[in-house]
Amino acid sequence: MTNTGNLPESQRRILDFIMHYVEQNDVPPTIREIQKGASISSTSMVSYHLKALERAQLLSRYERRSRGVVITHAGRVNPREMMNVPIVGRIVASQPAPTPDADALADAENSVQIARSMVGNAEDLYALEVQGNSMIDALINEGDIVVMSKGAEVRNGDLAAIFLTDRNESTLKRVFFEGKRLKLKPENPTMKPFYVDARNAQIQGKVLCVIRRI
Amino acid sequence: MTNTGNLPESQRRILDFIMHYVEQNDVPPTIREIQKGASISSTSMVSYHLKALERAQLLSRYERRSRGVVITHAGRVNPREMMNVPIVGRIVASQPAPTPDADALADAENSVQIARSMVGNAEDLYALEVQGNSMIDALINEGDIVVMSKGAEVRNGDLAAIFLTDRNESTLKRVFFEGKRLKLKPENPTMKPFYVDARNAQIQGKVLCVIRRI
DNA sequence: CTTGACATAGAACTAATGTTCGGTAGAATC
DNA sequence: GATTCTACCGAACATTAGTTCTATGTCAAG
Repeated sequence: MTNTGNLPESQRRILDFIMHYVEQNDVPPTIREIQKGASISSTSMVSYHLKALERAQLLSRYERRSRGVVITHAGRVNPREMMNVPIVGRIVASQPAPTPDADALADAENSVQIARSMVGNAEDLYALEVQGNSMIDALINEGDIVVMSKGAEVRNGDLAAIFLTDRNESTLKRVFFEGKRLKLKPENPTMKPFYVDARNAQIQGKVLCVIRRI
Repeated sequence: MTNTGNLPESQRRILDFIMHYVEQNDVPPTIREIQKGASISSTSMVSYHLKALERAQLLSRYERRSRGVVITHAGRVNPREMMNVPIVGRIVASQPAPTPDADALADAENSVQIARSMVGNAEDLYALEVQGNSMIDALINEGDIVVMSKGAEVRNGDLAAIFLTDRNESTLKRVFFEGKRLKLKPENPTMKPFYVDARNAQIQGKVLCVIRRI
């Protein structure tokens, strides 16, 4: 934890000013705006203090860039850490789970925003909305959002979307590879696992996260 | 919904470039950066297109300000739109659900990051981790994160955390007020609702969102 | 064909912006 | 007392950056 308590008063003012400024204007301030806003006597002093703040890792600067100061704080979530995950379709028991088209765009209406901290570093994410209540044994209800990774390898014990070709239905289960058969374990601990022939199961994606908006 | 489909190709490129730029740099680009990044022939053309985009309300500009272009829409995640929600405890069937201390801080280890778009404008959020599998009928499993609002009024049909004083257990159910009794409806559609005396039920918070990290 | 609205280039202009540098004052160190 | 270090000031400087202006090209309507 970086110590912010023993900062010189002026640096504290600068930090405060920048935060408020960004909040109001969506853009960091210029040196001279900081000068006025934080009552610093000269631009060189601002520069001076900014260097100090940068050393203290309380902000980072893009050299020679106008408005090139970015608060790096620690409590706030970095915008880079957010991502839009497109909801590319619905997962229905009687159909294979959709996978994203190449050009599936994360437009506003059809996406969920989640923090990267919730899903690791995966890049190839997409989300499905669950239709019908056929996923009850995965503790998933109609309307829930399932965040999936397209490319991620599914390992023993991972929750995955599986299409069972013989039954013509898709389901979300924990998967265990047992030779020529798969053990599929419902997420619901009151239910028993069951087994399918590996040839009859298409794994369609690894589930990273389930979100239920109320 | 503003129509973005019939934009000239170059304006679309500009918009895309700005969005990506902001995502990477935390700061909007300059005119000349846009020129290069979106392959526009001259700065005046950028200016020209920006005016058009502003007319179309796809962005807004601060005149004569360096990097004074801000994407206005409706789609992108604004850093302001993110929040840390502290996980203040565990919800266990046999105990009342914890509510946040005044000084419960959203430190990194014990919080979930969610987008405001997922939970509305509520400010008084906290999260609980579910312990044990006593919430199965709410389709909630051990380890799931329940995001709750402390102050939000619970209305008919809302999902809420309820402590049943006579049974000495807490539960998550949809609540319906029916005079002196409450109807509690499990989230699981295969289960029947049941009724409790209103005097034996303490409503402890409104559930906004359930998250299952896999 | 002409006209006029729209799109484009390129350059010039002014203002803003980040940086640097010489110099001062006070406190701490030797 | 000399030296050194930090905090500070003011001005100058070199770019950067937003704007504007003129000239040119395109294309459909009159």
